Amino acid sequence: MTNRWADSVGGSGSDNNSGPRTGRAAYVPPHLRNRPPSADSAAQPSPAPSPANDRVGYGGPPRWAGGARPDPGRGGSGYGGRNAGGWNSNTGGWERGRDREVNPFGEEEEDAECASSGQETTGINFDAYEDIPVEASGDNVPPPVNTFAEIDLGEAVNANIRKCKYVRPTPVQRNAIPILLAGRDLMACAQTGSGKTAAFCFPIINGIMRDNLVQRPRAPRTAFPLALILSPTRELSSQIHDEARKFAYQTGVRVVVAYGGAPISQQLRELERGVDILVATPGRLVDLLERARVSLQMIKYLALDEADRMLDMGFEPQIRKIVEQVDMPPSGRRQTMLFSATFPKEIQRLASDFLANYIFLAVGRVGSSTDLILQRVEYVQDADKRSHLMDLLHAQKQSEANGKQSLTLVFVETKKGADSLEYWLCQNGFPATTIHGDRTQQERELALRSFKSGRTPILVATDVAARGLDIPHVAHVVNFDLPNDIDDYVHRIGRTGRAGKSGLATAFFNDHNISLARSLVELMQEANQEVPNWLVRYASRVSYGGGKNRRGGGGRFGSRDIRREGSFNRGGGGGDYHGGGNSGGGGYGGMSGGYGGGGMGPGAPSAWD
DNA sequence: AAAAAAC
Repeated sequence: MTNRWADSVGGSGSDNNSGPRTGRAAYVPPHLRNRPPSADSAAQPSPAPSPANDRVGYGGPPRWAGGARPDPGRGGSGYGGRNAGGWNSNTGGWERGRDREVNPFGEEEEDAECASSGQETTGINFDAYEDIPVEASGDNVPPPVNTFAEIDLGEAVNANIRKCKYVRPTPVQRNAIPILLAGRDLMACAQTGSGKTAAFCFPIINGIMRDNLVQRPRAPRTAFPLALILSPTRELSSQIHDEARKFAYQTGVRVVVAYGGAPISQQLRELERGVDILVATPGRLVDLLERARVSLQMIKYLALDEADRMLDMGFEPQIRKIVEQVDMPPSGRRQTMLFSATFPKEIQRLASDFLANYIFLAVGRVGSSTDLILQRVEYVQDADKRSHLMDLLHAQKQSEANGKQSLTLVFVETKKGADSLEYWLCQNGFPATTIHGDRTQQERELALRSFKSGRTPILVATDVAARGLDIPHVAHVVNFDLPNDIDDYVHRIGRTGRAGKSGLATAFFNDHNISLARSLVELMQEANQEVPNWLVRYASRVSYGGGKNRRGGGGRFGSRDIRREGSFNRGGGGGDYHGGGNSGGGGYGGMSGGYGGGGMGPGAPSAWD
């Protein structure tokens, strides 16, 4: 799954080259790759690509408004012999006349990715976008755009947008892209499935194309990415990589992924071949930094996906190391963007260390989770959970006339619990698989594929699968064991009801979950869900506090900007962080919506209050 | 207390 690049170049991959230098392409060190054309190469004609250099699927070199990325690095005399082969063609990037860029829209992936994103995109009710509540705060917030045409991302990226079947930007894209193109730091609160990945990838790709002559240091075995995208799980990094490759196709911007559990040698080879955007999980990146195989000194763009998770107790030290203790340029000299569906106050405080004069953006959910996810809570003792789950699955099966079981994602607390529930389900005639951190990466990826394809329509998962994973067609999320943190609940149920489709979320609640009762009730009420009376009684019984994650004030979005609260007022007039005159644009101020944008009762307080 | 993330 992560081998595509190498697959295309490994020994035999270049056999069709007829020049004297066949087989594996020579390594071009980063400092050479982005050098302006030397006199040598400038003097050479700029021929059309030779057949060996043709790229899949496209006729001509990509162009964009700012001019195509030149292909300077190969001009030096050291690489003679194939000069007629199009080294100077304007294809730029790593193709540089030696590799064919694997088409990320390839047929074999049509099912898994292309078709699904197409469906999802067209399945979205775009009219509902007008009702999506959006709030932005900070100095001089750039106004949102309404179309991709308004933001010229260049011809190559525009072609990719069309191939992805994106017709109009989603709300988070409409708001975040102008902010990021303006070079501003951003803390963005938006559900996954709302087009978050594209919202930070497009500006990064655009920026790298604009800076195409940036000179990188000399260090043959060290890669100098210009952008770093961090995410908390391997699968999410892989997913971001897959998407980013589509957005960057034929732009000359090279995207590489690095995460644990997979052989590092392959990742090292990819890095050696050059990297503009590195997508990584923290552990593997730290390893690469310690080996000095990656340097962050050229980083201009830093994106943290699921940023609140990245900054929680488990991850924070690693993230601090990466961002503050190695060689990354300090905030202010790089552009930093944080994305998540939830941003607890403490995390916002931590995150502000990484940001400079940032804009806080909160975007409600497409179509609203309120309408799309039906949330149910049932009282089930631990001992009864299995049989209760069985009842649910049986009922579901019966209601599906076509005989094809729809996808059900079952969250449990522990890895052991995941294994034993999977075993039990299989024993009882329900094809299930499981994903958790004790499985090998191969097993994890297989499980995910098997689930997505419907071969095992039940996936038992730990929180490894709670965030960010885009699995189309999940009809039902079962919280077999509830999480202790309401934000985790939000992320988990967000695996269903995505992009305009409806979904069901069932939770098994018992006395072990009392600490969650209060915030769960509040969340469900905000989302206009029917809350069982017994649960309300549990909630009221809980001693003051109801857990650390009360949703005070941030309900309809994942959060609200802590800078707007008295306790963290950085002084200045109240207008300092408000969009001010810019907020007249379409999206701002639409205060409809419960959690994520559903119908709020009349007189519901604004999130500014 | 558990999960995730390097070898």
